[in-house]
Amino acid sequence: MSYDFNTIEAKWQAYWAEHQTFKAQHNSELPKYYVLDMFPYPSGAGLHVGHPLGYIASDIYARYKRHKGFNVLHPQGYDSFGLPAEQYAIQTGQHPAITTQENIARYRQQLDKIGFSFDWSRELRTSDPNYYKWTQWIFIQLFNSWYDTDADKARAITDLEAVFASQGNARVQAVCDEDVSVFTAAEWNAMSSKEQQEILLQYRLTYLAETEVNWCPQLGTVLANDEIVNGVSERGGYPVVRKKMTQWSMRISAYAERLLQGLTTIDWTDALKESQRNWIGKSVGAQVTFSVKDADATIEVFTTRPDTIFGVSFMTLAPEHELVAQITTAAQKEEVAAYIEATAKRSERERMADVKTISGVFTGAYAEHPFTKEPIPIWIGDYVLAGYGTGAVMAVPCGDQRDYDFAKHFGIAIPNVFEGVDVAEAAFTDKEKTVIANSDFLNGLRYKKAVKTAIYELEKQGFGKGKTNYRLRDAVFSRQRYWGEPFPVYYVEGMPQMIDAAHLPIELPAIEKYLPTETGEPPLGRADQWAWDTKQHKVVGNDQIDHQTVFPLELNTMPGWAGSSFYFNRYMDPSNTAAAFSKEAVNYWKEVDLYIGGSEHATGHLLYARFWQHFLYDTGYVPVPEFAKKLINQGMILGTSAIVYRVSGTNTYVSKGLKADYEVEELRVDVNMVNASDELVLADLQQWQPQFKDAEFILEDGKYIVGREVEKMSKRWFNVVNPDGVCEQYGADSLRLYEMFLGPLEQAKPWNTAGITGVHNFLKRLWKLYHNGEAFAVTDAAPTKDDLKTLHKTIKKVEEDIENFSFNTSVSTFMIAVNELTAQKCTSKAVLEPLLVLISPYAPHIAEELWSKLGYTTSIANVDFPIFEASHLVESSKEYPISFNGKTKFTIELPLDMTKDAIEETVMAHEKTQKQLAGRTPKKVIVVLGRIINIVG
RNA sequence: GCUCAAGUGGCGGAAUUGGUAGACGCGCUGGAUUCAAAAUCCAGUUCUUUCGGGAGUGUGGGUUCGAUUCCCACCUUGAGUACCA
Repeated sequence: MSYDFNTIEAKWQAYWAEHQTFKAQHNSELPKYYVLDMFPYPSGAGLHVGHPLGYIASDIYARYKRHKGFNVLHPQGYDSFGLPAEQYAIQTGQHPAITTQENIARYRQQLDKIGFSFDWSRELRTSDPNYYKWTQWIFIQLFNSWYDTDADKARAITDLEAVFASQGNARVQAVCDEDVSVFTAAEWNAMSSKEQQEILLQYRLTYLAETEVNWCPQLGTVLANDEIVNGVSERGGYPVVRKKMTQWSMRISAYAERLLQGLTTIDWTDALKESQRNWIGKSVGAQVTFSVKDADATIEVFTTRPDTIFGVSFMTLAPEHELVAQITTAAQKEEVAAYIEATAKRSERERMADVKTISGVFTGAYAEHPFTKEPIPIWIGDYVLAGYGTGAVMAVPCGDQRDYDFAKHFGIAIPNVFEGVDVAEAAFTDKEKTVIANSDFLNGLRYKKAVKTAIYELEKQGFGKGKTNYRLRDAVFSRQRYWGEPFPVYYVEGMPQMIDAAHLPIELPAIEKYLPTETGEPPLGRADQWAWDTKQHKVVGNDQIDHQTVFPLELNTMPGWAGSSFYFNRYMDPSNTAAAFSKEAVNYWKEVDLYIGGSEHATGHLLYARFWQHFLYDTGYVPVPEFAKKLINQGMILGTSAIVYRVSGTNTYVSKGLKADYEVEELRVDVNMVNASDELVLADLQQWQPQFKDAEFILEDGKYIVGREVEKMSKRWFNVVNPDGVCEQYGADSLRLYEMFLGPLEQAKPWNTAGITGVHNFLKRLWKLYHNGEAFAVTDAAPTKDDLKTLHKTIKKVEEDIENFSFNTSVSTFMIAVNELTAQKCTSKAVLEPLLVLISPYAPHIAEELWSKLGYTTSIANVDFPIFEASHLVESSKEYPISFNGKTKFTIELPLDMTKDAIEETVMAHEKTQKQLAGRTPKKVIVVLGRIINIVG
């Protein structure tokens, strides 16, 4: 009976579905383990072989943990709101829900063929109203919260209102808008409701504010910072401009410090933690106030080097700084205006590309040094960014290279405040070696002490204070899109009101066209039924809006990351209709133990999800502040494109080895027409595209050899390999093994279908090991010593490999084991049965089939992992290589239980050793852990 | 520029509390089987060699009896970030 993988795989996939083999138990005595993949966005193109890589790895781990006696939660779902379905809707008029539904069906079909152990009973979709009901609910919780800096956590907004009513806001320590005005309890109580709402909005964790946003005219929406790459949109590559709009924002900046600190408690890769740290961008220093001479104005600057404050010789403002117009003197007005105009014209991209050109202009105004009272010229320059810190810097040319270059360029003085350092050529930036000089009370102090002293003096004299700055900006949460979560928000007198959670979900209304309205409103502006009736608590027609009981609803929708920021918690209790998830469920499952996904989400999804989790932790809805204990980024699988060479101006194609003799153009052709030795099957090529039908070919050794190029898998390079085809031809088990065998999980690596024959042959040999011709041939014969040795070293290695996520090396281990057992003619059940359990996480279908042939009627999935017994590996003696001066000469066989001295004595007395030494006395004999012996003569 | 990761045969890659480098697979070469092919099986495959050996894990140093592994400097590649005061 041959290895009929298609039949076997279909059979067991049906079995697992029918018996719900992988359904996670709610009430279990077993310890829990939660393995999660980043859920996919179901695109129209379907899966290629790169997509399942992470899923296969997590599946192996999930199946392994099940063998190890854990109650495993391994769910899957779809991040199904998003731009592509909407773009498709704009083009075709088809409702995105239909497109999404079709894409999901295709994804599911493809996923099912690979034999994953997902608990599909917990499937969720972010675009399902039963799911986004809870996305809306969390939004309301955020709206009803503020961040108390004293308690260092989020608190209910009602607490804040109570404080305002009894003592005003002067003593409230909160993360809020910068320009909140101070008021007393009496003033608060005298305010109108609308005035109070306006103030509260400045404290809420999600708030409405006029912000400068990244507007993409082509996509008709705003984008978050992480959705922009090199100044153009990540999706589509369209230009992005700055624009002021009223938008919902998330006060993620409140959590900057906790998001930074939390990184130390989780087992994520250093690279990923590093990019989150960069993104949060903490810098510690001081805020210093400079007063402007002859003007009623002060300039706030942020500096990380308050120790160098006596080295200030000028100040620089960003061209966009609000004081520029006010302080510029009449004489300089024209020049300044020209400069501002010139910088505004330069796109973000140009400014980024051109970092070397020094430009700036003097305003004519002077500030006063807080300590020396000397005048300091105020310049503007585009190297100062309006968006960071205060948009102004105190320039210390001796201690900062950019300030130094600026000063040199414009002939500004460079006073030196460092002891024993020459600043004639460049700034001195080494903090460790800093000793301050020429600085009054800071003289002779080292960096750390000087910073402290400077801040102390600034605070004492009222010119500044110690301050920590973060680069992390609040996240814009509105999108001018249709296919996203609607906000549970309606407006009364222009102020946002939350719909009571009891009436959620607020479902997307039907609209005719998925484009912005003629007046530039978002697509929801086209809906006829988009008003909220506060009496009936339901969505009603816009014609009923009376601003008494019926009000207009929010027209924006939520961004793509909303639904993915808490889905891992929802999987714990996916069908709960009374809550996002029950206390009981989150207290049992707690957090994701292993999360696998791409590193491209480092500063997007993975940061926002941590933010929401910290917030939910503050409010007591979840028991842990970090949602994923361990995270692994799987590397991308790249395509190996095939290239043919067309002789210029002809329809003749020359084989790779001969192309040097011709002038050629490179053309990519479908990789599926090329065999393992890079030979192109010409008959297939002529079928593929009409232009090749009567093409001529210049062959080498009768073959057409293609060129190869490793690049991203993409339709346009014709290098996409589809998993369905691989499953059909070689089977899902071969696909799974091969994806793991390609190389380390976290590395990017090229796909080459040719190599799959190696693992496929292994599966055939595995099948043969359990059969003798047609008959199943496992016996009750006692295992030999060698068989047991093979089994136990395999158990040890595979267990170590899985624990270390080195799935590639255990495939090799299986191959060695099967080769050895075949050579040893092993038929013993005592060895072949546990071997199946080892292999089953990797190749579950063949393992189940052989398992059932052993006579078992239940799935192998719940069988215990075999126990490693070291005694099977112990030998009585070992061959030791003997080296002289580091060069191995011969080996000696010695018993294992010899002491170090006995080994030395035996080796020295050995005939060959004597010959080598030839009467000389060795300087040293080295015995290391009874392993290697070296004799230095 | 800064931060991080990595450089091993024709290719993907093994091997690190320092101990016989190149496991395993692909490809290639030869053989068996076959009318033939596919499939399968067996043997070989780092380079070099005058067949004794010699060289060899990006380059140059260092520590060590011994270094792919540890340390220093440099080169290259990839990823992230980018005038962050």
